[in-house]
Amino acid sequence: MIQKQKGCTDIYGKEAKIWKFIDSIIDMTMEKYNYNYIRTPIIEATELFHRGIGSTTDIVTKETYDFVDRGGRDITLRPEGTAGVVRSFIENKMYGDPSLPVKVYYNGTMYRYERPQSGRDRELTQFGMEILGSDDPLSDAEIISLAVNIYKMLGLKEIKVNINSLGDNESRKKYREELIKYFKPHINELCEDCKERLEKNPLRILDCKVDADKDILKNAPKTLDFLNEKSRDRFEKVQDYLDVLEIKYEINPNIVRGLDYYNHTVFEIEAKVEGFGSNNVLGGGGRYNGLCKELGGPDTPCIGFASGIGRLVTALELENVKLPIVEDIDLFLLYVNEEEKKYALYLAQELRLAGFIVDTEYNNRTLKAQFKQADRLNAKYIAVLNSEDLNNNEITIKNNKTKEEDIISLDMIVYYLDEKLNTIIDDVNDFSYEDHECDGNHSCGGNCHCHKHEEEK
RNA sequence: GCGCCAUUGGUGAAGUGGUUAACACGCUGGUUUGUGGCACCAGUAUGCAAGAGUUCGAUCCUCUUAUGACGCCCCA
Repeated sequence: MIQKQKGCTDIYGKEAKIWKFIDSIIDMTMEKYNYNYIRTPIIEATELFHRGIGSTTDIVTKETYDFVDRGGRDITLRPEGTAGVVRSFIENKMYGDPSLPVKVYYNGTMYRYERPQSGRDRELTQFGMEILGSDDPLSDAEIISLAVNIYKMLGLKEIKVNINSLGDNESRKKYREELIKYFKPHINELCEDCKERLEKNPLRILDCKVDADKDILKNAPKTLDFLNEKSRDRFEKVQDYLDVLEIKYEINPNIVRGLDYYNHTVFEIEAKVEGFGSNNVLGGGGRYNGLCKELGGPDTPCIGFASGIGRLVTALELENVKLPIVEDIDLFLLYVNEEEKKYALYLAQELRLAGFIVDTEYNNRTLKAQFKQADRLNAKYIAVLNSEDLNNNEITIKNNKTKEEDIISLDMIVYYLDEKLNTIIDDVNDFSYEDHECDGNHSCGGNCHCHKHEEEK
């Protein structure tokens, strides 16, 4: 059997509906904020990521899918979205647009060659947005609030926003030096990983799980103490604007982010629900004022955010958020003989084009089995086509929940269903997931209303 | 890249170095000449991730590979 590649996922069935719903919320919200959809290639020149993300970061040195194509070009599957967007911004001379800033969002697959684990796949889907061409703290606040609001629109409640400022490049550099100076005499008190980090990426020591409780970490110099006046004012302004937007946040000096291109505002949004693995960060972002110039474009201040959709789906599940997913169909047509089959085929088409969700039998099952099929597909109404009725220009339609039947004229079927289904929609609002059908394995813990469990009660 | 555990039918899974691999759900057919969901009866894995080895004999032991779960590094 040919299997899917390691760390990749097939998304189908109900889960696919959840993903599509999330996509629709993203599209809708982005539209309100006036961000335009941007679609850039999944393959980019390897150099883009080396120059953009930083050739010393792990994500570039050991986590990319690299290959040489038939023309001898060095290609990399994008590990994140920002570099490609900025490349496109430069290549298409969007910086010349008098209506700067350019506000864009993307939603697509990224690739990282890593060992899969909870909340981490090799192929991941991220959505994200960028504001290119504004240094106003208002854009920082807007990006953070937009991220939060998308989560809220989806129904997530247990989220936490952590923000920090790395300051401008001057502040950031100075801080890095101070941090190394501070930790060096205490190197033996640090864990093995942190000893490595000291030279490579000292900021990440602050985020270490092993050493987290040690005094040496608690007393370490904070990024915020090293901000110059301008950077500090800027950060305060961001907080000021977040307060205006009534976005709750915490200042967490340990948020440093992994990619080299960040400066000033950085932030992460984490899920606070029980049951999440160690990878509970839903999304993160920050300001990257130097990236555009680094990639050969004009010096353009930018800020962005990206979020993993897979983790988002997990968070929604763990929070038990009820999404308005349509899982039932309006009408299922049953038939036995060829004449009835043809009419089912015809009627299904007519009703589908009239706007109803209609399905019928595809495998010539017995009538009994067709009833079961209708139940499996959650048909609200069923109709057993009967040659005799059809010849009389009639059809019997049964409400599959109440079992009430009506014999109606074929000419009236659209009108009939329209009226009936509107009333059903009212019922759906009162529908509780407690009413789900038991899958037979009692995995529901007896909370359902299936026959077996009702008897037990 | 490192570590740890796992991989049995459509599904959830039990199980053993030795004839026919439990049980449940599901599915198919029948009891019921075209109106089911209940009940009863029958059927439903030539195979226990793949390959190699040990053995008289392996799904069960060993090794390799693949994949999955979780953790580390790192990160969304």
